[in-house]
Parts: sequence; C-alpha cells; structure tokens
Amino acid sequence: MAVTLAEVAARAGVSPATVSRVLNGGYPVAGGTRTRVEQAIEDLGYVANGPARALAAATSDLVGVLVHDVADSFFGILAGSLQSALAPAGPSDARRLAVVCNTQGAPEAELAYLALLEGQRAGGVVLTGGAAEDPGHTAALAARVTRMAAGGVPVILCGRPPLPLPDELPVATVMFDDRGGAFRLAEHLLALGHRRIAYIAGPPGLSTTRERLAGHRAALVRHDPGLAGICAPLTVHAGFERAAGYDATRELLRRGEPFTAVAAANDTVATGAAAALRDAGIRIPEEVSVAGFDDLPFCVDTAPALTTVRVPLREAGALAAQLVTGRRPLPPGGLTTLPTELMVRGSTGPPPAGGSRP
Amino acid sequence: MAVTLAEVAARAGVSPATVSRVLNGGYPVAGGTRTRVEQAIEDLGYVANGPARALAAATSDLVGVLVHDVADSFFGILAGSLQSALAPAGPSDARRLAVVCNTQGAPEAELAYLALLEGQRAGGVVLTGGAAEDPGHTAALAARVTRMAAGGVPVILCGRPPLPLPDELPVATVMFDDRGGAFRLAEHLLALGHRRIAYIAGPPGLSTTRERLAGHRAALVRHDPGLAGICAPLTVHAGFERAAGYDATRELLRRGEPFTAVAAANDTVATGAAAALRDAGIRIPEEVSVAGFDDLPFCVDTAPALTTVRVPLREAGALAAQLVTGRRPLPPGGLTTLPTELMVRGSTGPPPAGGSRP
DNA sequence: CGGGTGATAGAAAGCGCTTTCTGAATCGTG
DNA sequence: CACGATTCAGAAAGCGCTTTCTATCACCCG
Repeated sequence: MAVTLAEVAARAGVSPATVSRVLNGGYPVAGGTRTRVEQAIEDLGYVANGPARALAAATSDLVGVLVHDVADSFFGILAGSLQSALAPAGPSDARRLAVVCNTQGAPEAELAYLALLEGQRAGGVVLTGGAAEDPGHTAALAARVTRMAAGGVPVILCGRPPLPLPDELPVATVMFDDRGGAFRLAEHLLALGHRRIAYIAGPPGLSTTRERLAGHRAALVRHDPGLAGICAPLTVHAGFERAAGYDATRELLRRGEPFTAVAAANDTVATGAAAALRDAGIRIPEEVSVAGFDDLPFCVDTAPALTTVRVPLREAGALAAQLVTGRRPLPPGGLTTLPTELMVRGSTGPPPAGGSRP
Repeated sequence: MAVTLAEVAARAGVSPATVSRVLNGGYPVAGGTRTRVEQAIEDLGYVANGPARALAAATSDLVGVLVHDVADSFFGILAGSLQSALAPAGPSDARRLAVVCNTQGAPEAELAYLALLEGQRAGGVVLTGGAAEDPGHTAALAARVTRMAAGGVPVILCGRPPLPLPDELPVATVMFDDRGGAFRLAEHLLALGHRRIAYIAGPPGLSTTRERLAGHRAALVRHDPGLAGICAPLTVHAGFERAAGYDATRELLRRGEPFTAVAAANDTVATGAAAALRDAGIRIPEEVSVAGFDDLPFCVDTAPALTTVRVPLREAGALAAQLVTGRRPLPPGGLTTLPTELMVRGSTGPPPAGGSRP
C-alpha cells in the first residue's frame, strides 16, 4: 500500500537500518549515503508509518492536550497556539500532532484521557485549565503523571498549580499570575472609589477560582481590613458560563445588598453579569462597574468594552509547546509564572455619587 | 512496563488471540471466557497499546480534524463538539482521539497534515472550513482523499463543497446553507429599506466566500435587478479577522460611496466593521446597520447586539463525529446540508430618513 | 607494516498487537 | 449412532519500524 522504509532502503541501495538512522539522526551516516537516502525518500514520497515507529520506539509523535473545552475561547486560543507552535516552521515540516481532549475539568475525565494517551505512548502531555483541588484526585493525578514522566514523557501543567512530585521528573508548570491580576483589578476598583464590590467566583474547589478570589480579597484587605467582611455577602460562586454569570447577578440583585461594582471569575461570566444588570435597567459603568478576567478577544466589543485582566494565552501555548517538545529546556525548579496585565476599559468607572442603586 | 495483552491472557488462562477478540468483538467468544477475560482486564487495569494495535490492524483510533485555526471560535466550537461527540458516553469510555490541525486554510498545510494523518493510519478525517477553489489544489486534495477513503478511512468534509470523487468511497459532506442564510440576511436588510448595502466578503477563492456572496447578491438581484450593480462598488474582499473588517470599513468610508448597511463575511469581521463605524462617529443602527454571519457566542454581547445568521456548528460537529466513527451511516449521495437561521438583533434597523451619512 | 581505533553500515531481534489458519469440541440430524 | 456442520480457542505469522550487536573498512601511530 503505502511506501515503506524497506522500499526506500532498496531504492537507495542501503539497509533499512540506515534509512531509519538518517530519519532519526543521532547516529553517524556518511554524507553520500545520507544524500542517496534523502533522494529516495523524496522520490518515493515516503511518509513514516507512525504506529510502527511508535511501537518500536515506545514513544509516539502525539502530544496530548487536555482542556476543559476547546469550544471555550480561553482553551481554544491556548490549544490553537500550542498546536501551531508544535510545527514552528509551518505544517509542511510538522511531525508532532496535538490530540485535544475535552475534560470539562472533571478529574475522572482527566484520568481517563491520560490513560488513553499513555496507551498511545504519547510523546508529551499538556494539562491545562484550573485543577480540582480534591486530595484524592490530586494524588491519583500525581501518580499517573509520575508514571508517565518516569517513562520519559514530558508533562506540562499549564494554568494550574504544580503537583507534588519528585524533582528529577520531566515535569514543568506554566502558571498565570492570576492572583496578581485579580489583586490589581480589585485595586483598580478600589481606586475608583468602589467599596461594595460583588465578586462572582468560579466553581468552588478549582485552583483558578481560589487564586483569583485570593488576589481579589487580598486587595480588599490591604485597602481596609474590614472590607473583606463587608464584601463577603457579595461573593457568590458560579460556573464559568455566561448563563451562570447572569443568574448569579440576578441572585445578587435579589438579595438587596447594595453594590457598585461586580468582578467576575472570567470574561464570559462578566458578560452574563453585564447582561443581567442591563436587563435590570442598571447602567454600566454609571451605576455599576463590571470587570472580567482573561481578556478574550470579544472584550473590546462588548457594550461597554470590558475592563479585564489579560492572561497571556498565546504565549503560554507557545511556551508549553516548546517545553513539551524539548525545544526549550525545562526551567530549573520547573515553574514559570507568566505575568497578567490589567486592561482598563469602559465597563469600569467611579461609583455613582448618590450611592449605590441595587 | 505497562500491562500487555499477553499478561491479561495469562491471568485469564486464555491465549492472546482470545483477549484480542473480546476486546475487538466481531468474533464469537463463549460467555464464561469473555467474563474471565474482562475480569482480568479490570484487575490489571489493562490499557491497549495504541501503536501496536494500529500497526497490526493498519488503522488507528485517531481522527484527524483539520481546521483553519482552533483559536477561532467558529472552529473551536466545531472541533469541540466533534471531540466531545467522539466519546458519547463520556470520556471514561472514549477510544477515538481527535487530532486537531491548524491549516489556516492553506492548501499545502491541508495536504501536509493529511499526509501525516495517513502516516498515522488515522481511522477517519474531518476536513472543515471553506476550501480554496484552486483547481490544482482541488485535484491534489481529491487524489489524497481518494487514496485514504479507498483504504477504508472515512473522510468527512464539513462546511465545504463536495469533492469530485467516485461514489462508492466512504466520503460524506456536511454543508451549511450559507447561500440561503446570506440570502435571507440581505432580504432582511432590503425589507428594512436599505438599498446601498456594503458587503465585506471573505478572502477571494474560498468556497465560503463565494457561497455567502452569491446568496447576498441573489437577494439583491431578486429584489431589483439593478441593485447588484449599484452595490458592486460597495463590495470588498478582506480576511476573516477583526482587523480586516476594521480596515475594509475604513476603506469603504474613505471611498465616499454612501451606504446605509454593511454585511460582513462573518461575525468577527462585522465587529471590526462596527468598531470602524463607531470610531468614525457613525451610530449603529441609526445611521448604518451592521450584520455578521455565524452567530458566534459573543454576538449577543456586542453593542448593539449583532444581527447575524446562525450556523449550526455544534450540530455539525456532532454529526461529523457520528459519520466519521461510523455510528451513523453515511447518507446516500453523501451530502447533508444543515439549515442556517437569520438572527435579527439590534445592529440592524431602518436606514436613516435623511439619507445615508457616509 | 601490524594491530588498535574510529567511523559506517548491515543483520536480526523484537515492540504488542491482529488475524488468518488450524484444531478440537459440541451440536444437530438422518 | 455416525458424520458433517458449527462454535470456540490456540498457534503463529506478520504489521513497519528502532536498536542493539556485529562486521567491515580505512586509517593512524609506534
């Protein structure tokens, strides 16, 4: 059917071993021989049989990418830049393939896909998205990651905290400074004069949720130790979807506790919050300021444009790709924290002079 | 290292062949034996070695998904629902893995990734996104697809026209009624009273561009045969990014040809157009109406909410997954056209009474 | 000028599965 | 009750690579 390595070898007048060696390098092959083999490969249009190679080498060209859901822009951008960075010189010289798996953040799904990827002898794995902070899951995940990494498979944790693992393993973590971003965002709101700041946090038990909330609270406390207490009843947990932000905001409104600003766990939730406020006849930012997190592309086009915290997703994806392919050495200590940046736009402004409306 | 099939066989007291048969079915295995094997698999936590299986069976569990760019919501949603639908009963029983490849719509990239996927013995391929309508590329693509399909690999074309291929091949096409959608959108604008309608088309030579433009024009012509001529100077081609829409609109404005509405090739371009209009001090929709295409999630949150045409991306992804896995038989004729739906929102309204502003 | 010493290339043994091809029971039936 | 038909399980031959291990040259130095 397809051209095999043996055919290439025959045409070049060498042994299969030699062809394998020019293909994989790491072994001396004389210039003339190499040229002849390359010519034969070219002539025959040889493309390696991935499974055969993976079986023999016990490692494949597959790179597993676990995301909550690629349909979500956050993960789409991350996965997209990662995939593109896997073939830095363009698709024509691509070799590693990205296997993307939607886990919805569910621990069992992560474990299941990791098992599958291990079965596929994936040459690397990138785990993205906030992690469930459940000891049982963390242990199970750590065990699985240890196994894979011990087998020489690089594992990159991206946007989630490091796992408790032995140091020598090829595991690296790329984090976002979520805490710092949330801190600066809250500072921004405080500087504008807001004191009753509602916060729509992500699902409880998720690392991202905790980090962002922690940064937010830290800023409140720093400004005024009593503020966190005042704002506590204005803090709710919700999912990461727009509808969750909408519902959470309605709930907040229903409670009757006044607030002049609402910060959300991410941009999507923030748009839901903004919609709920609008539907309640509340003007943004004149009556209530709204802020998101992530700086997804749509933020500049909402009405008004959303103040948010930029998370360097493209950079993270590209970095993860370099780390997982070994094109960039794993940093000592294994942890890289990427900076986040406050993006002030139209959805935040000073609180109304006459007091809060809701 | 990992548990092998032979170990499972030993534990169950059967031959490897038998284990393979209970794993793959299609061959009678007595109830008792099957139970014993399943128990052994469970006990040992056996996970099949993908490459070995793929090598022996000459087909892998990989499904190639070619997209222009997963970072783009259009493709992210398509790929996301496709990936999720690959494991209908949840990730724990997933078997097929989605390999997503960003091609940027480039013909060479599509060919390169297809070669790679063929080398990986992919068990199916889904080609999404508008296709370059270049005869050379179409022929090369058709050749490659024929080869793969002839080898029993289902190929699904999604959102692009069918390829000229023999009928018996396992190839199916899932199209969107782009033309109909564009037609109805233009009708909507015409019904509102617009006559000078600008159109920011996609890149020339792309099937999607042609279809949408054709539908748009057909509506103009149907309404008034002279209208297409009037609007011709108001039609420009641009890329699919927001910036392209912004620039194209500025260019349109600079030309001085008045218009009261602008329809864009997609939502992203439309937001760029809207931004350019806003920056020029033009009110939407009071002075100029704006419409997009695709109905990406952010459409409801722009200012004003974007009138657009809904493209059933999730449905298409799920359908493609079913077709490519053989869970749903390929339709006779191979072509399925999914309906599109006009979504009227705030960005379109009647043209200004006093004539057009630009 | 002979035996180390590198530098290259080939032979061959798998990697862990699938899948014929056989073989041995078990069954139904005249 | 004997014989072919049927059902189930095992033996073994690969699938197309990688990778030791081995073999062959050329050299080079004493």
